[in-house]
Parts: sequence; structure tokens; C-alpha cells
Amino acid sequence: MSTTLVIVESPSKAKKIQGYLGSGYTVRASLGHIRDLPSTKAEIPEKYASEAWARLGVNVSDSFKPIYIVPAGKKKVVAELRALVKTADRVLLATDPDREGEAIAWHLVAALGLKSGFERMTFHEITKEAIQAAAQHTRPIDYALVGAQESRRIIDRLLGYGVSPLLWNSISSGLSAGRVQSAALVALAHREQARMAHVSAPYWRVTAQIGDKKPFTATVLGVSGQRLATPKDFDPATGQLKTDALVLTAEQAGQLVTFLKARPVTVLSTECVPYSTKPPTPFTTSTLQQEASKALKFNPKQSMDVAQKLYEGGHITYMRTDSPSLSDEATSAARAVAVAAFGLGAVPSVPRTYAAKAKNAQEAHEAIRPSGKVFKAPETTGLTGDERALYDLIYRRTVASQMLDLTGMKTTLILKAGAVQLGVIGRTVTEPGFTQLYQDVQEGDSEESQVLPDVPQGATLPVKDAKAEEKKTPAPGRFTEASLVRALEKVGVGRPSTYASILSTLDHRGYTRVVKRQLTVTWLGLLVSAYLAQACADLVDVQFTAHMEAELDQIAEGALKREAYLTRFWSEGFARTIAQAPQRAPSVPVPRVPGAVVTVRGGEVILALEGRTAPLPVDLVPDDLTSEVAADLLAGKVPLKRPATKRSTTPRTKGDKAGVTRSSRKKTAP
DNA sequence: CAGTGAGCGAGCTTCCGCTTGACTT
Repeated sequence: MSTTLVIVESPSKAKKIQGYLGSGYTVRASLGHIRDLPSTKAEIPEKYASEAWARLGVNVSDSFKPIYIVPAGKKKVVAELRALVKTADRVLLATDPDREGEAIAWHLVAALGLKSGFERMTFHEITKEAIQAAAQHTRPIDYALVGAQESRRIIDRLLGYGVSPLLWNSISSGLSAGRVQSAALVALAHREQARMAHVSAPYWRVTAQIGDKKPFTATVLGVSGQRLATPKDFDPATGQLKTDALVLTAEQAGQLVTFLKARPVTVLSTECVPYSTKPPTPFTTSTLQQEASKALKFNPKQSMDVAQKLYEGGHITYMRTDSPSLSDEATSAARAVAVAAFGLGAVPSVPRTYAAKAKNAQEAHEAIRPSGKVFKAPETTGLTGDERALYDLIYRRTVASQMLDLTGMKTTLILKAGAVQLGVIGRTVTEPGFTQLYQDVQEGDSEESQVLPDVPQGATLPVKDAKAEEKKTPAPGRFTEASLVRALEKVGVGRPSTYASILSTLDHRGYTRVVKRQLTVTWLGLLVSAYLAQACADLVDVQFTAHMEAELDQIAEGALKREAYLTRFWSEGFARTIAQAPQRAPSVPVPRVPGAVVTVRGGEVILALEGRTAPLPVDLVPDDLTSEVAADLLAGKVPLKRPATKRSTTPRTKGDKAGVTRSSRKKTAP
């Protein structure tokens, strides 16, 4: 009897597909990539060890030929697959339908020594029909797409292994740089610098309670035709007013309050316009991480760990995806849940469809959603704790994505009291739509959702109360782990499978710390960022990845040759940049301490001011380095006792060894 | 004479992306 070996990436998927294909097929998983460039010196095959380029794993002097090895952890699975190939008549390479999956298929061919009798099988949905059809409609491997993946791999290797040593020589041993992590680090550094450079400006906000029966709050917009200043009117770098808006003094604000309390207001104009809000899209990895962060206070790593459990338990579809699209079966299932819960009118007559917005989205998988043709209600799953909470979020989000828009009326009232103009925006809901099931978690905005009375133009309303609050323009907020993921996704940096690990790399290198769920960059992070900005400006350009992706697309289409691209990128580009890079310690100014800089000496981060130096505690947040703290440090005193910042729980990665070098660096002189 | 410790030098670190379990804490 003839057998066909089908190789997919994920074991859970293998199990399911085995059930759909039945006897005659053996379905196994590769567990992701099975070959890679040598990662450490010990992995370099002996025959290349003496080559000048061996450390890179890529022959940069001969058409960028890579050295591929089977890493120790993958030897077992390769051996098992080899054994199965011997007894199979045919091999279907059913790895994911994206660039990486195509490459894995080709690596399988090479590692398993396949000469013929292999085909590429692809599918976007795991249903019996889709799988059986896919097994019938195979195709050859797309070698151009494999070339694009290989180019991506080589670029990341050359950049990472090319630039990291500059950091060892200039700052400290064991540090790292790369296309993705350095883009993330620079984004964090820019935000931290903006925070430190921010000069907040005081301004007054004056509000009045208006109306008898259903009082509402209106805000003073202007006086005698001159607009009152709001945060947007100030230059964040100087705190100076940059427009002709009016900034009240405390006295004027008080006078305004007295003035308002003494007379009624007239309705100058009313505007009532309908508005609507669409439901959120079904979850991708990135949006799941963001919402789980807001609603459940999970960090991205926790979200992925819990989602993995749900996936393995058959409760949800695959959790590493960049596509918000739902299969037909999922769309029907979601609509059925909505109709059962809220009636026939709960869903639009035409089902909603979703497509990825990101340019480099590969859409190899569906959105993250409850599995199956019929969604199990959360209370019938038997799940508890975090798994139940995350499943519930996924369930509601998926069903909500198929429900009606929220619709209502948005009312804008403009009022006046003498020369004082006030304004208020209110909203009423006519059709709650999807919000019956799912509401985005967001803070504040309560005034925006006030219900306003129906008042005609020219009407007079009493003022119940008025008050003035002194406000300060806020500094830009720090990223959370999840909001950094969103920012990276927006510029196409990183992939669903790597978002959580990018954060752990930054943490393990000592570039960031998570403090009260906020992602703060350390002084070491600022130093590395400053060094890269001057030595390797192209690497930290936010557009770098987008440009790379455009070239990779051309390679995949056959319009650009792999070698031509790599030569331009490396031999005529980065190789020169790296050779010319200055190898000396960077230093960054301390905005809160004039004349002071933070720099590195002997691999240790130090503060220097007027010839005196002191080592900086690793957990000191840059924002907290004030003149007082600096004086204490330089006097040899331990500054204010801060609660030990708990290191975020991060996955153990191959690169975990950096923690050792950091703790040795942390040691202070006796 | 054997054991200890300071000091020195050599060797290694490092990327991104695809998957799980096998490890510790």
C-alpha cells in the first residue's frame, strides 16, 4: 500500500490534518525551521573554521553562499523524518504558505536528501474540504520565494553579527544589535529622550455645571473671541506658548469662575450629527497582545503562553498570525452566536470581511478565533483562570466583529455667557450594536459620553457651578510592552512569532526594564542607541525594514537577483559602514543635570560631571537622574532606596547568557 | 611543600524567524 508523507510545521496541526487525510497519509511536524546558519563558533563545520568569513556563516566573498547546519535540537526530528521518507512513496511539503514556510520546505528537501517525488502543498484553512483539496492540488517549490527568505536571513545575520562586535569594542562585551531589536530600542530611546526634554507648561481649564434637571459639564473655549490655550498650544521642548491662544493667570481663572457663577448661559448653536463606530477586527497576534494587556493585564509573553495552551487544547485557531480574516465557517459561527444572543437584527445582512492592513503581512493563517464550525460558549469549555479569561476575550471579539456598528448621535453645543464662550460634546447611543458584547477598554473620555438635554438655539440655561483647575501639559507617555509591539508592527518590524521575544531580548541585554507595566529604557539602552545612531544611522532608520521588504518582494517576483541585492546591501554598503565605524565609548548628556554625561568605562555605565565619576545603578531610570541623585552618586552615597524593580518574566532564549555578563558588570568596586 | 588568590590573557559573545518541550525558579 502506498503512503504519502505530509510534513507541516506544528504538531497540533499535524494531528488534525492526519484526521482529515486518513490512512494512506502519514502527517508529521518539522517543529519550525530544521536548518540554520551556525549560531556559535562551536557550530561552524571544521572545513570552514579557518575562513575569514566563517564567523558570519555566510561566504561574503563568494556570492553570499550560506553554511547551513542542522542545530543540535533539531537532529532528532530530522532523523525521524528521514526514516519516514524511506518508507514513503511521495512527500508533500505542507509547511505554512508564507516566505518562511517556503524556505522550510526547501530546507526539508535538502536535509532529507529528497531527489524526486516531492511536492509543495499549501492551504489557508484547516477544514476537511480545504485539506483534501490542497493534497490534490500541489505545486513545485517556489525557488524565488526561497531566495527572498534566504536574503532576509543573510541580511539579518550580517547586520547582527556585523554590528554587535562594534558594541563589544565600544561599550561592553556580550551586547547586541540587529535590524529588529535596534529599531525597537531606538523607538524607546526617542520616547525617553522626548520625556526628559519635555518642559511642562501650566494652563487653566475652566468648566461649568449647566442645567437644572440633567446637568452637564461645559468647558470654556475662549473669552472675547480669543481661544484659551490647551496642551497643543505649547511647544513641548520649551514649555512656551507657540500660538496666540490665551493663557489665564490664576487670578483671571478665579475671576472667570466668579463671572460664570453669576449669570445664565445662552445656547449659541447646536449641532446634531449621527455617528457610528465599527466593531474591532478579529484578533491578530499583535491586537491580541494589546487587548489582553489592557483588559487582562497580561504582558505579551503571558498572552502567548496562555494562547499556546488554548491552541494545543483545540480551543482556538493558531495564535501567531498577522491576518484578521475569518474563514467562511468562522464567519457563520460568529453570526450564529450573535443572532442567538441578540436576535436576528444583531448582524448586518452582508457578512463582514477583514483583510490585513500591514504591507508585509503574509496572511498564512486566519485570525485568532474560537476553533471549529460552532463556537463553544466560554462557560461550556471547562476552562478556568487565565485560559478562560483569554478565551472569553477571543470569543467576544470574534463574535463582535460580525455584529452591527454602534450608532448614535453626536451633539455639539456652543454656549455663551457674556464674552465667554463654552462648548460641550455629548453622545447618545441609538443602536448599541457590537458594544453589547465587546467594548474596548479605554480610560477617561467621560465628558465625551455625556448625555445632553435637547435644547433649542437661543435657550437660556442656569449655571449651577463653575470651577477652575490648574493643569500641566503632559510629557509623552512611555510605551507598554504591548504598545511597543503595536508601534513595531505599524512599521513592519518583527513578526507575530517574534513580538514577545523582541521584548525579552531587550530585557536580557539590560537595555530595558519593565516598571509598573511601563517599558523604560536604561542608561545602557540609551548609550547603545546613541552609539548606533552615529555609527550606523542606516540600521536604525525606521524605514529600513520597509525598504528591505520591498526588495525582497522583487526577489520573490524574480525581478531582482539575490546576489545583486546582497552585494549592494553589504559589500557596497554596510560592510563599509562597519569598517569605518568609530570604536570608542559613546556618551549621552543628562538633561536634568547640566554639564553631566553618562558614558562607559571598563564596561561599566558611569556618570561623569566636572572630572568626577560614579557608577550608575542598573535600575536607575534615566528620568530619575536628577541633580540631587547625581550629587549623591558622586559623593559615593547610595541614592534614594527604590523598591526593587522586578524583572519582567521573560522566556529563556538561546541568548540568555547575557545575564551573566551583565551581573559581572554590575559589580561595584570595593 | 601544598594550598590560595591576585592578575593576566585567551576565547567567546552576537542576528531574525519558525516551532515545541525541557529546563530552572
